[in-house]
Amino acid sequence: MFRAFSDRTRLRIINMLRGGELCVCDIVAVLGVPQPKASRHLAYLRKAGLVVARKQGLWSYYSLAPARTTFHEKILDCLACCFADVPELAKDAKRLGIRQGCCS
Amino acid sequence: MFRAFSDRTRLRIINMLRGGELCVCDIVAVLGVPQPKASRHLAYLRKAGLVVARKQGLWSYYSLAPARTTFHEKILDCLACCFADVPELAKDAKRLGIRQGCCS
DNA sequence: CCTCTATATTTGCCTAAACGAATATGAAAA
DNA sequence: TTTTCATATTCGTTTAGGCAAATATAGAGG
Repeated sequence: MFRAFSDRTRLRIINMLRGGELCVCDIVAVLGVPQPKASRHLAYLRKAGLVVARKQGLWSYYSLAPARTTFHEKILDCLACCFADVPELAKDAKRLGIRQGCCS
Repeated sequence: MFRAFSDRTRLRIINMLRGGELCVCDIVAVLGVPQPKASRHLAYLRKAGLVVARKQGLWSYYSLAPARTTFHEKILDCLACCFADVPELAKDAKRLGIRQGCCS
């Protein structure tokens, strides 16, 4: 689990998903990274049980997996608390707000 | 910080230090690992600001660094909560209890 | 000064995992 | 059925970081 958090891109993804479900194209656009890179990290988070995917036709939507342990729940709180102080993440949130609703 | 938590040996060290200051020889003995290995991980934790060292003559004593951010504090809580469910860590604590006081 | 003892660092090797680039998959549309 | 589009996977390379073994350092005591 800590290894899953040991990557900047993955932390950015988790932060974005705190606002609710997102489609991959939004994630790619907001992160500004190549699509395969986002896809790889999403797969990593999926295998770690931190996010869940839902396919609908051509699109894939990701959201945070519901916490299954006390630890999982507590650490998501920790992240929320620490994310508040990271400017890069605030910029992501802003970019996300502007794009909101492209794949819905 | 998450990278610092991404290693079993380092988590074991952090768990042991939750009970208070320890000298390296105790840590080496309880972990059952070669001394250089423990030393390397202690150096890693030191650079990450998670533990502090105090030298007294021939011995080095390590303890958890006081939390300097809300995040740091919260994540130590998370760890405490999650450590409770790991048998390996309970065994460490037991071994530590038996040895208690060798370098004091 | 020399040595012993506790701890730290270096070296060389190996694995995990990141990356970009290219390619595959699979559903919808033409 | 062929094409297109969104997403996923593979490949080859590079880097971070783990380990054991060997060696260095620094303080205490003879």
